[in-house]
Formats: sequence, C-alpha cells, structure tokens
Amino acid sequence: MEIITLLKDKVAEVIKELYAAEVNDKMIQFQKTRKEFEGDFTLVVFPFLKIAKKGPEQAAQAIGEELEKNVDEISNFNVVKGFLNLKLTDAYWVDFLNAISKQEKFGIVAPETSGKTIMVEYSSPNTNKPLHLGHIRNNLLGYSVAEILKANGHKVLKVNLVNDRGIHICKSMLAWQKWGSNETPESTGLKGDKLVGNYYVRFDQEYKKEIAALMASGKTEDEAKDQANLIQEAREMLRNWEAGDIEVNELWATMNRWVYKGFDVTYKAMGVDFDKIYYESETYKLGKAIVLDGLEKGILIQKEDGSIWADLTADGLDHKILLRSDGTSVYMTQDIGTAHQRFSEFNLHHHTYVVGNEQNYHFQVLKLVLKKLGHDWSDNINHLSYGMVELPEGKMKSREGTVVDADDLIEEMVLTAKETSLELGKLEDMSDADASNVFNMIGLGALKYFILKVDPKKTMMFNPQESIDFNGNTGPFIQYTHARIKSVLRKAENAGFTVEGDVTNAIMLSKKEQDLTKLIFDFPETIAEAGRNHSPAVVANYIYDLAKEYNQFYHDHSVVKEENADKRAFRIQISKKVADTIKLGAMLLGMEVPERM
RNA sequence: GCCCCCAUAGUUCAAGGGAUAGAACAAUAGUUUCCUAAACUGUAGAUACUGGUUCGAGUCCAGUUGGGGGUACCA
Repeated sequence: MEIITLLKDKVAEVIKELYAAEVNDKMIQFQKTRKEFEGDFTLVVFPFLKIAKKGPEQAAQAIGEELEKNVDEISNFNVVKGFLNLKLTDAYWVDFLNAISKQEKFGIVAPETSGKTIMVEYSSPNTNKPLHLGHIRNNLLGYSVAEILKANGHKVLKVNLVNDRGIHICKSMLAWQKWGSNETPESTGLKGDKLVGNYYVRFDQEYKKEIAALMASGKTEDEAKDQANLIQEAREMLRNWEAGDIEVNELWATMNRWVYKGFDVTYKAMGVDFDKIYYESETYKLGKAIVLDGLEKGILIQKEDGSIWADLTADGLDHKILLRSDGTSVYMTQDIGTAHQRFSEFNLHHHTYVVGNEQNYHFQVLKLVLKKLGHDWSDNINHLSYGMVELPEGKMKSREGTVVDADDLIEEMVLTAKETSLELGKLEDMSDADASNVFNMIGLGALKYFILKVDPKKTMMFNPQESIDFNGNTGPFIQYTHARIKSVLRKAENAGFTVEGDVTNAIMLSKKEQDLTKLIFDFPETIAEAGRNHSPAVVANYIYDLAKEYNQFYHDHSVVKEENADKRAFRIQISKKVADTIKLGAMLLGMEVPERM
C-alpha cells in the first residue's frame, strides 16, 4: 500500500511544480492498470485538466515525465487518452515479494488491534423446523463476515438469537401431543429437528382440513382460520407456557432439546459457530421499560386502548406498535431491548444483523425508533440484508415441500465430491479417513463458494444440477489450484530447492509473473474492502482470480524444472505465497483447502 | 394503493463515475512422451426501454416496462 501513498505524494509535488497548483487527495485517482494496457498503476489525469490548461494527452505526458525522473520505482510510462500508465521496475516487485514472504499472514490485520468490538448476529433459527437452503446462506454469510471483520483487526462476537417461543413452536408441540404417540429421535432414528419439523407440517395439514370443514359449513375463510379448534388450542398452549404451566414447559424444553441436538449436527457440518447464544424465551420481555420510558418522555404515543406506538409519519414511515394493549411486547420491543443490552454490556462499536431482506422495513424502523429514543449508537447498527435463494421452480415454500433441506444438500454435495474424486483416482493411496476428509472439504467448498461468491444483497438462483459443478468458477477449482501448488512445492523440496533468504531482484519477470505478484499485492485492500462492504463475495472473487492467474502462469512456466536458479527461487516463492493467500482467503469464507486432491 | 429493492451473453455471476463491459457453465474447435487436464488455449454471444447530468454512465437522476419484497395488537 505504501507505494500508492508514495505515488500520490509525488503526483501532488509534480502538479505543484508544473502548474503551481495545490491538488487535494480526492483528485489524485490511482487505479490498477487494465490488463490490455502496459503498466501497473494508472493515474487518471482528467481532474487536472482545468489546472493544467492543457489537453489530456499533453498533461499526462508532462506529469509522466516528471514522475519518471523523480521516482526510482517507476521504470517507464505511457499515455493513452487521459490515462497515465506507470510501470514499476521488476526489482520493486521482487523486493515486495521478498518483504511479504517473511509475513506468514500477509494481508490479515493482527487480531484485535483496531480497538473496536463488533457483534455479528446470524443464523437465528426457529425451533419448529429443520434448517434449509435459506438458512445456509444466512449462516455462511454470518460466519464469513465475522471472519472478515476479524481479519480487519476487530474484536468480533458471533451471536445467535434462537427463536424458541411463540405460537409457531406451540403448533409442533400440540401436534406431537396429539399424534406423536411418544415418538422421540431415539425411537425413530430421526434427527431431532426433523422429527419436530414433521409435527409442524402435520399441524398445518390438520389445521387446513379443519378450515376447509368450517368453510364448508358456511364460515368465511377468516372466521374459519380464527375459530378452528387447533389454533385455539395452540393459543391456549402459548398462554399456559407464558403462565409457567409445568407440563407445557417440560414438553417445550424436551422438544427444543431435540431440535438443538439436530441443529448442532448441521452447524458442525457447515462449520459455523457462535460465541454466545441468546434464547428468545429469555429476552422476549426486554425493551418494555425502554418503551415505557419513551412514552413518559412524550416521544411515543398511547392510544385509548392502552397500546403504545411510535409515530414515524414525519420520516415517511407508518405508525409502529411497540406494546400491545394488554401490555405484552412485540418483536420490535424485544429487538429494542436486546440491542440496548448488548451495546451497553459489551461496549460495542458496531452491530451487524444478518437477516433476510424481507426484514428491511423492520430494521429501518428499529434504527429510527432507537434514534428517537435518544440512543445515538443506533447509527452503528447495520442490517446485512441478503436476498432470497430461489430455485428454478420458484420460491421455496416449507408447507409445499419445495424446500432444499440443509443436511440433505450437504450430504449430496459431499457424495458428488466423492464420486468425482474416485473417478479421477488421484487419492487411491490415501487412507479412507484422509480421503473422506478431502471429499468433505470439496463438497462443502463447492457449496460455500457457490453461495458466497454472489453479492449478499442480491437474490440468487440455486439450481441443484448446476451448483454441483466442480469445474470453472467454483470452490473445487480454487481448492485444486491450492493442492497443485502444494504438490509442486513438495517436489521442489524433495529436489532440495528450498529458498533461504531473499530472491535476487536482478531478474527479469515475465508478464504472468508480474501479474501474479500484483494480484498478491491487492490482497490487503481486498480484505479491507470486503470488511467495509460486509461482503464475502469480494474475497471469493479475489481468490478465484488469483487461482485462475496462477493456473495460467503454471501452464507456461516451469517451477521445479526451471534451470536458472534465481528464476526458480522466485517462482517457488511466488507459488508459496499464492498458496498461502488462497488458503487465507478461503478461510475467510469458512472454506478449507486440501494439500492433495 | 403506498414504500423499498432488482433488471448485464442462452444460463449463473463480475465490473469502487473512467479506457475495447470481465468470467464460468452450456455450444463449438484445440492442448497431455513435460512439476496434478477438477487445468490451459481458441471461436461465437450481453448492459430491458426513453430521456437527462458529465470530459466520460452498466454505474448517478427522471419516467416506462418487467420481476421480487414489505406495508398486521405475526415472528
């Protein structure tokens, strides 16, 4: 990064000298030189034209000449239209590689050095059904964003707020009670979350039947939905739960335990974890005091029936209820309470919520209400709003059975990885345990990369057939590149070609060697950008580019077989760094890379 | 109705207001006596429409069309 700062300073000096004018930092725009042109960094000269009172090419030429004279690192320059392309010396790039080769984690900011604490809430499942593809996107994003923020030097707390109470939970409980005949995960051999999910579906089926029957007897749909015995019973169960009824609470605890056991398996398979787990059953009453306080201060309003509201019409939004007329809280109340609790307990600088974009309005309101209540830290709440995952046949709907189950999908990916590997037969001498470890890495790598390479905020398409592809812009492509480099490095070591100390900077680099080095140079900025944008896609696309660039380099350069010892040393060194960088980048995505595949 | 988001090759994705819009898959033509061919190299193919701002627009603004989401004393 230092080179850019240096160049910017020099440009400012040169402009001052040539045109006797001061320029601000914003006017000095450096960008990477596009591949089709000769050069490393490009200065956009359009902003200087008014000062220079010259045409773009003339101005660029003049600035280029001065820079070349004054900066040792610049070997030459060229001008295309208003773009001044600067080429650095090969020696600069070799020295750069030498310098970063001494850093084991080049690009990663040392842990917890930024002085900031950031909380990332993600996953937040309901305990009435198993995790599906939508949850996978949430979990992978949350985990990865947390890792990326860590790599930017922040202290990060990963938290999960489990939705373990409410009418929807009572539905599966009630169905189990009615039709479960004491089934347990043990007795059925089913994962706990799957078992409970089945009863949630069962409730819905029976409920629909009842509605149909009521409508046949002349009720309207709304009346039928409201008056059905099943929903009445579920409501009563929720009241009993809240009243502390022992039997209901025991059933609730038991069924939730089943679900958690099932979730743990899925979380483990996805490779995600949490520093702290919150349960809604313990937090759902939070926020009430804050709302009442807001009412007292005249910030909120109360209607005749006693319900408390925020009037957001002045901000272009609606009225939003914060406490029901019976004094109970809504989701928003809880979020106000938990946010307050977290910011004060952990002294947070920032809090990111990984939640789907259907909640955009909710978070808009949350931030606004907190702000109105006088909590300035509301500005530090960030809703990482991600798009839905769609299937070729349309949206996933749990009740219509068009969901892609998380466990099934992972299993399928790993199985395909295994089949492909066996076909290629490269791992035949590996132990079964090691090989199955590799299959796991590849299957999950394919899935994780597929999901994370897409900009989080965009709706994405998941086509089960295509997504299982392991060629091209995929996780396995990146993993393969890593494995191949590792193989080359093993061969180098066996041949006794270990690189001790610095590579001489007196060598000439080929275009590909320069390009690879420049890509490595971009890694720190990539991590910074991914952090700023909360976007794993930035990292994913970067490691893909890097792997692709390496494969091209590899295709027409010998590494171990290169006879010139200095060139060989450089190539071994750059190969090593590419492997390290791929590995670090993949780690930020929660993706492992194998030594062989 | 009102509010928000999105629209790029046949398909799935890229492109911090900058140069000739990149990849991959699919299609098609090639590359293994040589460090892993899950690789590499060709060919063909795209900014929904109409205006505007700018030296410069896929990117910013307005409108049109098409898609998604939200708008509950649900979570």
